Amino acid sequence: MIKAIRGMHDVLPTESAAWRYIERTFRQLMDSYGYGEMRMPVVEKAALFVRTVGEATDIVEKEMYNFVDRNDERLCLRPEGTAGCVRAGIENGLLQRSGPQRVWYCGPMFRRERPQKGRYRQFHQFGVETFGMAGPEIDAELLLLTARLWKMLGINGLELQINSLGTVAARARYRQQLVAYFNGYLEQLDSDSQRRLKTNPLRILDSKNPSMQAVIDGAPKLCDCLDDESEKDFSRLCALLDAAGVAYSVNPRLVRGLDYYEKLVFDWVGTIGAQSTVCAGGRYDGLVSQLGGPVTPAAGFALGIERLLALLDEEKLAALKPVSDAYLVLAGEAAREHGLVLAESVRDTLPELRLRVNCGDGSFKSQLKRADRSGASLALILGEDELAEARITVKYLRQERQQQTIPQTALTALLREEICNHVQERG
RNA sequence: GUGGAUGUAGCUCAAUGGUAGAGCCCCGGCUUGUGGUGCCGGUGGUUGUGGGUUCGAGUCCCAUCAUCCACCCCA
Repeated sequence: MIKAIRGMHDVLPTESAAWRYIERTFRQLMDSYGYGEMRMPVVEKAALFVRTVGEATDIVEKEMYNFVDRNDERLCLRPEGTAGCVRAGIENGLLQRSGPQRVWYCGPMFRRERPQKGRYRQFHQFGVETFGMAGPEIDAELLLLTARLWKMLGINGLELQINSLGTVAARARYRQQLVAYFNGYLEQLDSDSQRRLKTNPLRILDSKNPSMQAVIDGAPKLCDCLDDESEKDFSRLCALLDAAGVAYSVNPRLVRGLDYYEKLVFDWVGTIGAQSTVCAGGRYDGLVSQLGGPVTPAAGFALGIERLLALLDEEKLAALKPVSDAYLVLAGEAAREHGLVLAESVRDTLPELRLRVNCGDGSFKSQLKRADRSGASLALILGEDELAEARITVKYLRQERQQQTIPQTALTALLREEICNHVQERG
């Protein structure tokens, strides 16, 4: 039997209800802040990510799904959304003299990692990118809207960590200091960190190895090397967050795996298996020009939808299971035929009604059982008796109430009264 | 990519190296046309896959695939 590719998963009808709920919430949130939706291709030129994410990063070095197209172009499945979003913005003229842009997107990303909880080879991100706004106000807006998102979804217990990496120049200076420092303690570094010293020395700072903590604690601090502008923006951002009542902690060791970040970076952390980051982002003022666009300040973040789902309250998820409103029970061949026709006319007038028709075999008893399990509040019964008189029986499955047999012509009015008038918004 | 645990019915799990089982789900009956609780019966398995050891393997060995965990990495 052919099975799904490792690390790639099917979303079943019971689970997709939660996905729809989350996606609906994203749309609501983004609408309320005035962000527009972008939809980018899943396949891009590999060079796009090599140049932006960074040649020496794990994502590019060993996790990308690369392939050569029939015309010998080197393509890949996108490992993240920001680079493609910037490429699309430049290519479509969104970043040429058109003022600030606020956009979002949602879709699958691909990284060939070893799967575990909260980490899959095809995973899904909700991403937000802003262009043309330099100040810390837009950074604060991004953090405020994520905080609002947690509130909308009923997620508690995420912690906001922020840090400033400084400008590219400041970070390069710091990197030199750091390499010099760690080179003096080479024998105390574990093998991972010795490797990182050459590839991404800032990463050594968030090593989980307890035996390295002493060396790390003695390392020069990034915040001591910050340029004036980064420092000023960072403290301004802190003041904005304070004013808005968003709690955060400054984590001087918070760094990024993607090369394009500078100045502000942030993480919303929780616990999903061994993974902690749910949502992460920052500022990437150099990326647009690096990809051939005009010099454009930019900031954004991405959020892992699978990780977000893992944080959703079980009770809340259970309440999202798809249910029908009414289930049409059909006894006898004539009723089966007439039932389909009747259901169509009901849907003509009540499109928001969720009506499931029993199709195929099933005893009367088992049809009622299916009606019950469908979650329907009403069973509509059409048998030989009803058919002969052009009537239909309505049985209340969720209330102590006598069933009634009414003319079929009165059915839509009854359904509108009993169900449609009480239906709130639903996904 | 490294180390470890696990893999039996649709689901959750049993089964000293000796005839593969239970609960839930599904179908039918008790009730000629009345669900949710009860009772009875039934369908459903190349024991992840491929080799090997053995008279005999779900069980032991090897490989492989997948899931989970810790690294690594990251959303």
